[in-house]
Amino acid sequence: MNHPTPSQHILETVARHLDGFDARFTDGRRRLVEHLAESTGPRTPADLHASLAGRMPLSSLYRGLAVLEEAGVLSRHTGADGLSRYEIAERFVGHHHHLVCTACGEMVDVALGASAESAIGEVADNAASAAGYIASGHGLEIKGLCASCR
Amino acid sequence: MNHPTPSQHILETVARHLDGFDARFTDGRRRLVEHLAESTGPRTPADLHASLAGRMPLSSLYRGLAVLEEAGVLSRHTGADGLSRYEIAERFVGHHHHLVCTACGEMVDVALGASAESAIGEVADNAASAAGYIASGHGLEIKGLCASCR
DNA sequence: TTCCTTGCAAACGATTTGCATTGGA
DNA sequence: TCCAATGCAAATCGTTTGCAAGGAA
Repeated sequence: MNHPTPSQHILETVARHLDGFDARFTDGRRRLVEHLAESTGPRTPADLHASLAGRMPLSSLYRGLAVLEEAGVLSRHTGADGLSRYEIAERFVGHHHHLVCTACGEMVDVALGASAESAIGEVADNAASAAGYIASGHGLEIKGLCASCR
Repeated sequence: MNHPTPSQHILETVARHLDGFDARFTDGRRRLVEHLAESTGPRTPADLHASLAGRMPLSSLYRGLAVLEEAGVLSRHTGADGLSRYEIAERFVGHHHHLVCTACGEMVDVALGASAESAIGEVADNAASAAGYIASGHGLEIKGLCASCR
């Protein structure tokens, strides 16, 4: 009885999810998802390129990320440094927020307790409709200095 | 008895603030601050350039924004579209959050009630220290469709 | 065979920078 | 006079795209 690691489980779920799209789960794309599944937070294309030891050209990497984002597998954030950062979409890993280091730009995932979460969700929805927006989600970005930068 | 408009008040406060820096509050920079003070949310350099009817070269505009940011007059955000957006720093206009249209990228300011705000602040601080971060601030980004995009 | 994917190189676009000139204190 | 600010053009750099070759169904 082999218990799948969390990242194996994500890989399988993602593979199933991709069946509904005319996008293949190629080796390259699998490696991207694998790296992101093992990451503690969103990663830049450059990060991923380095992790892959340059075995994937940047253009393929960017294209793979774009396809996976379009398919709803990944979500993209843009940091204060202007760089894109990708992570596994919340549908696969659950709702969470981010801690952002104002010095190095690193982002790490943070999950909040259920009560705090529902309070924030309600506040967000109310603020949105008060302004004539149709709310579709929210994200709390907590800024600070990470352990290595402080 | 001339009551100053809110934006006039900001201009004066900013002018005083800039005295402590070796940065001049030139006409161009004043125009930038003026436009941002009258805006309902963060604006891109291109926005501002258009508002100024092209009377300021992009390089001067970017440099002005950079100087004002360094002096703590403006703060910069980066939208999902990868564009920079500037706004008057919270020290001048108070703490607030943003509503972001997922279609057109527009950002508008949102202030929350005091109780919601203190709850979020506490949650943010706790999450930060639990992760070994020294919290310095937070921002809630509420995503949705704006009135013109829905 | 069909169509998605890949890799390389070239193109893009927002932002930055070098440099000579201008202007305020 | 001194040093910051400006304007123009050229350079950067993350990201995107055209196109021909490769590969899975």
